[in-house]
Amino acid sequence: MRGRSDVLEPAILGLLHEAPMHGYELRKRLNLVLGSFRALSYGSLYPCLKSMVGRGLIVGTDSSQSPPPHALSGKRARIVYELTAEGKEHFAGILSSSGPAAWEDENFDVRFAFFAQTDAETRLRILEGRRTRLTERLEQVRQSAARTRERLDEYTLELQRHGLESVEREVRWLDGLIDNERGNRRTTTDGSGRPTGTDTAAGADAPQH
Amino acid sequence: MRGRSDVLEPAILGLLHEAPMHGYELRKRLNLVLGSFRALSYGSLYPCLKSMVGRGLIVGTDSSQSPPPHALSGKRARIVYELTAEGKEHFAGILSSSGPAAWEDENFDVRFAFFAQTDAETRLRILEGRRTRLTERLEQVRQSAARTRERLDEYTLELQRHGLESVEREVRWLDGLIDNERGNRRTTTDGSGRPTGTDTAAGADAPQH
DNA sequence: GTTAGCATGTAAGGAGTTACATGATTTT
DNA sequence: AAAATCATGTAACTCCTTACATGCTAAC
Repeated sequence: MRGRSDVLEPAILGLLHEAPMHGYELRKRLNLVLGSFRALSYGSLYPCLKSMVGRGLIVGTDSSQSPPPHALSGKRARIVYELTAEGKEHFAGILSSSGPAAWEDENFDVRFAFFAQTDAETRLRILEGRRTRLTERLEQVRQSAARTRERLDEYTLELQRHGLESVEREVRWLDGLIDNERGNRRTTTDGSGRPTGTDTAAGADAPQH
Repeated sequence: MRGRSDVLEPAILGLLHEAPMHGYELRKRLNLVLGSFRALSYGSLYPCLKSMVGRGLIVGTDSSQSPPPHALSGKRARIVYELTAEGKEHFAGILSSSGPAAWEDENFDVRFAFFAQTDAETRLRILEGRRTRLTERLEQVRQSAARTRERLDEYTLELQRHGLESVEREVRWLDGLIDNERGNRRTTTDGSGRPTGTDTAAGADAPQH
């Protein structure tokens, strides 16, 4: 009962918050926002949409009614979904939350994808929470690795090494993002070059690679 | 009915092939062999062991019977599992297979973890299959990215960029491993720089980092 | 003597997949 | 005219998780 991941629903809310869409288009966009690049199946998507309609978070408007303004629209039988007032409220609630669930593997990517609509403090808390989570894991794996080092063959070792390196790389990525967020915050709150902890001074409003 | 992933069972077979173990210990070792570093729950492990016993792949010997040689063993009530002849055969069958399933996300790590027991041709085919799989995905994502580039906010773009970079990094990792496999293959058969072709019989079977 | 870790399991349920089923539209 | 893609959905199933339940052993 406890510990719902529910990664799909927030992703749908977020995409529909940007623009109304029909299911087929949603599905294509979802793999960018969901972790990794795997495509979600319709067998998951449509039942989820149905349930969300049932709970009043979204409404599906059949596009065959009320013909759209431009003449070139022979496409029928597609249902365009959009957020209700309740759905918007619900999404806002999700965006403002920054509990531990936000920085778990399954949820982090979705939360990050909608950072543009998230306020700066929440962004920073999630990034830092994620960073802590990863370094904890790193520490844990390194300790268990130290105990069983010499008993592993070279391929298993290589796999472990590569895994550790991936996580380390992700931590460095987060470091860059965190630096950037702090830089932005300082510039927006205060014009002068006040030394707030570290000396970053990023002028642009976006993460830089 | 089609398309079983069954990543757990091969992993258990592989670990028990190295040494007999009880469930609790298996679980600790599994997260190295399974992708990422997450721990598997007992709720998955024990039913799986039970089913494997039922199918005659492994046997669980209660360690309370037949007291072990060394005197310092007061630990009771733990069931040590080991492979049966049928289990060994089944595992050998898995190891020699190199179909498309072997290089999918869920299976690749497990297959790689037991490369030390896999013959050189199969290793190479799996590594190359995985590489092709990843570059295909890369191409696909890049194309869909090109179509929706300017409509995304900077955080979504950053997420996409980071994802692409992760996959690119994985491809480079595979390139190194493939080079290594080919290098080993050539050096052991022939000292001269013969163009690979059909040189086999690897002696030193390990990747170097 | 109580907390932490070892050790084994079951029951209920969540989140997603594949396979099936249907039909319109666009491209070749 | 056929094939690919667009578009929506359902039913059965798989894999795995959480929560529950139990008891022993080591450390503090």
